[in-house]
Amino acid sequence: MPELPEVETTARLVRPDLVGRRIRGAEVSWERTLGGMSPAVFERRVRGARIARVFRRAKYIGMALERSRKPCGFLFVHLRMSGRLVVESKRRPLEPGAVPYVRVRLDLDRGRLAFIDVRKFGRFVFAEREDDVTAGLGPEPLGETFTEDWFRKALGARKRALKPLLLDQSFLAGLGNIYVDESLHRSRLHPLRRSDRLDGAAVKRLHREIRATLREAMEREGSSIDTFYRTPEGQPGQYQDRFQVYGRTGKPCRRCGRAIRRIVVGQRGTHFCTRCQPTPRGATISAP
DNA sequence: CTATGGCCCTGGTTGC
DNA sequence: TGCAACCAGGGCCATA
Repeated sequence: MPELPEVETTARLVRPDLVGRRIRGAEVSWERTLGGMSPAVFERRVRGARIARVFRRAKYIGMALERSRKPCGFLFVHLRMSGRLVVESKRRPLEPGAVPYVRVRLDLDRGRLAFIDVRKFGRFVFAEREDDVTAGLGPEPLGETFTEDWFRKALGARKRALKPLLLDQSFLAGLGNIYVDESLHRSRLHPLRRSDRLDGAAVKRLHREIRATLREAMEREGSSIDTFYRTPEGQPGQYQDRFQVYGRTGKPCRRCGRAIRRIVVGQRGTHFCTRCQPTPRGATISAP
């Protein structure tokens, strides 16, 4: 499912085709994708605007818009479960199988931007100000403000299990189910360990492994499971072959050989090694 | 503050 | 073989 590495890959690959383009119009075939704005208002806001910049923040792909060189708002795309962003052109038409799932399409002065989303959870929203969307987000795990020092204090200030805390975008922005499980395994920390009960060495490992996991996944253009997630060029990512725990229930831990276990934590499938990530005292494990 | 559970969606998988 | 039930999952919301 698209998390930081997949979203970053998407932003990087669409950027050259989008920066500098003028939006000629918009078609919306699933209204809820706009997050509450009517298609008419949406179109009025974006038509005629120029895409000045394409960036990523957390799991959002952002586009800064301008009119006559003056800022006039932002587009924010959230892929959620099954969203994809593709730039179509005469040379590279959309694959026919994706056509029924196009929810929003922007006509550009060169090509078209299609937002494809089978499960309709994704969002393609217009925002007046960047903050309207990003204000409540925690720091970027690969950014300068995410220091080991900050992390130690932030973890200590909360009393939550690591798994739901790391999934909380207001705490740290960009991780999802896959990379939390992978980072915890690499840090040898159980998903139910409480954030305020980590020693300095554990915090150091977690900080380091979150960043290493995300970097390595980005180098491989993210992870693809089943038919989910393709790059804008239609290619699957390559990091799924490197998973240590995610989706490996019952298979041997690549570090110690013990079978990977799956539990449910906060409604989320959670994968870990019972030997490498020992159960903390007092933790209750619910059935799979 | 933290935890829990429902909701939104659909294609794929499982069960009978 | 056919079909219904079930499941995954990110973010948001209501409730305890």
